[in-house]
Amino acid sequence: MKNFTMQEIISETGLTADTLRYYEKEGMISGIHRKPNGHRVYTNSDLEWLKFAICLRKTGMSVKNIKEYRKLMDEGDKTISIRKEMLKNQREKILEEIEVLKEGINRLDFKLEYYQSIESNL
Amino acid sequence: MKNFTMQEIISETGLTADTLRYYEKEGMISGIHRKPNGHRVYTNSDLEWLKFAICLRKTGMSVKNIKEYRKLMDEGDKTISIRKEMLKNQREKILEEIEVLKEGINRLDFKLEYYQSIESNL
DNA sequence: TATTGACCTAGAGCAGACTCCAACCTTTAA
DNA sequence: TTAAAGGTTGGAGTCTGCTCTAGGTCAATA
Repeated sequence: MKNFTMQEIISETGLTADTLRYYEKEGMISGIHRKPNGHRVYTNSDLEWLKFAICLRKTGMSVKNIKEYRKLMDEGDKTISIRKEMLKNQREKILEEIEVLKEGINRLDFKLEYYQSIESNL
Repeated sequence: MKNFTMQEIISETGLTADTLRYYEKEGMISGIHRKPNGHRVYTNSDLEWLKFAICLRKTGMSVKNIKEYRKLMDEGDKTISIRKEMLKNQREKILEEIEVLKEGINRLDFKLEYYQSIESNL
């Protein structure tokens, strides 16, 4: 199992060192090992989790919620059904958000057509 | 042309009075008339603009940007091409955001299937 | 040996978008 | 005439999610 340095995680994820440490401080990431000199050592599964967490952030889940989900993961299989609920919930929210965005596109298209018609008449 | 009170605008838009005043203070809404007692009076076109502005907010445009767009509107037809650019730009951003969300859905579905397979084996 | 580079910590600061507060003013209804 | 309803203002406070600063450690290189 490969280990990763801060730099490697930064280039793998696109996060900054500050954000990475912030996420850890907030409990969104946990159980990161250290070298004797105190530097963080990320494992493969840390990276996998991070990527998933980033995906959740991008879909609008709050840091607090992701931390909650992570905590449940750490509690083992008995929390699977709760976690499933959380993800289903998030899935619904994303679908709703997509609808809002599509509605936005429609409105913009309408406006853009209107502008088009004005410009053709100048 | 019908006029609207604060209450009516609140129920038409779903915004709070505070948010409405905040938007005005920030310049996202402008030219709102007043009754002799100082109360705001919103016109039909104020309401129309508000609804459009809210739509822009929902698709992620910042208050600052919407204010900028509004300012251009107030400057008349000569700014139409800039406004068109702004809207096209926003349209692109929304499409990108939709892609991110769809990608998120896919990941969630994958995770959910995994949980499903675990639960079937208990 | 001195400096550079990659980290570390605690804690302060910041931007954005509200949200709340205190004090005040009218108009209407009891 | 007093109270309630429906506003007004300026400014402070809150929450989220970073982002930055200052000062320090350690290992490797010039």
